[in-house]
Amino acid sequence: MGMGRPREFDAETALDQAMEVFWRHGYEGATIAQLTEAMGINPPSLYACFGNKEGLLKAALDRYTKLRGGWMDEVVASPTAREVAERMLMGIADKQTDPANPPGCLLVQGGIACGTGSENVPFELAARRAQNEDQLRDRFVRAKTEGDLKPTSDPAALARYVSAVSVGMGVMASSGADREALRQVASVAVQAIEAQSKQE
Amino acid sequence: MGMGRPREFDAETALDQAMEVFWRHGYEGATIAQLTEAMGINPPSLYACFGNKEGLLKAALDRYTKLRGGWMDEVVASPTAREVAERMLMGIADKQTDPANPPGCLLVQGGIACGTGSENVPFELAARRAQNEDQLRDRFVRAKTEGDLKPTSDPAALARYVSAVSVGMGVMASSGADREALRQVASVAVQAIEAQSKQE
DNA sequence: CCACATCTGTAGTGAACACTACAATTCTGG
DNA sequence: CCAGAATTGTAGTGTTCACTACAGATGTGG
Repeated sequence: MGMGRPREFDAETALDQAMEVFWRHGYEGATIAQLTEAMGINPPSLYACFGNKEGLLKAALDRYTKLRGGWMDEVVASPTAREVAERMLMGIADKQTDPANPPGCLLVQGGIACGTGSENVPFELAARRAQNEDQLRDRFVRAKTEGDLKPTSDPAALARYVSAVSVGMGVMASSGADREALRQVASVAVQAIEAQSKQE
Repeated sequence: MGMGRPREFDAETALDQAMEVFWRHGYEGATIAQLTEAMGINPPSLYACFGNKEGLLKAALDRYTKLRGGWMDEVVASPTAREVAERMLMGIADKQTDPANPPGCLLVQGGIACGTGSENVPFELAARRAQNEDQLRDRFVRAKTEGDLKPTSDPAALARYVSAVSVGMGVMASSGADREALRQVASVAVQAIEAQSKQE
């Protein structure tokens, strides 16, 4: 019994194209026609490979977080909480205005509010953002035990704060803010973390 | 020559209902059927009064900013830049988790990314957010001339920062963050403004 | 009370949407 | 070389969408 006709497209390459469409138009704003055209395939290939539109989004999100995972690991490897925040926010300012990608962040652009029938898309995106926040929180917990952050600091609150600034910067990037403007925001934002750091 | 049959619904009351639907589902996620049902009218009445779906959104945005305008005036009337930031962000934490409204902010929930044909909806929302940012910037410019902010401070950057935090908090609220979580974010965020303030 | 202007509800319109039936094609295993 | 399995392109499917034609209803000005 044979194994069937082999797929003629590369799934990861196709996902990169789909990712960009979702990034630019959001989940609801992206149509199957746009997606298939960008991916260079026909609808039946899309559905055979990813199940449905939401399955395609999840696969694109997996790829997105995988591509950014290494960078996040670098960020939290910085020696102090202040440097973690600075590398994170400055890096985001650069990434979200990188002309190689649509502006902003897929985890925000993908869809904050959705219509009936797609209610779990915003949940899915929020869950992925929460993963980054958890990673930051764990790092700040460590910074507190190392005496890098004040004993009165709340690592979870600080992580939530950095996450909120990141999201806000993403929205600004998508509405036209340039790199310098975002860097200024990042620069100000870091000062709140600095205020929570012990002075040497 | 007569003046025609009078309208049987109140436009502002109907707008309040439409506002809530857009707030909860976003521009693209909100359907005419949902809107007309919430407004208690039929489609022809909607189109006669507001032109089309986008016209209805703009009218709802006008009403939204009008309702919040008074509050923003109060905020910028605070005596110092630090208090402006604190009242603004703490107020937003409360408003965005007010059970009387959908969570988050209409200017964000309305639509960050949209599909082909609705490209100017995100622009429209961004323009309204920019108005708030301008109001904050003007206030921080004054704070700088009054010696309330350091001479090295950049009022535009500070206003952009506060605006970014507000947006980020809105996204968090819409994905389930509770009031206390947002207040903690606001509390941390204010410390960056405090770092830009002259100490007495 | 009549001509006219505007609103209201019913019932649709064409277009765009996510998704799929189907037959032809291309591979593997024996 | 053949049977079976999986993919591919074409050409749709039914549904939902924003929007509207139309006829009846309800008001005003003369």
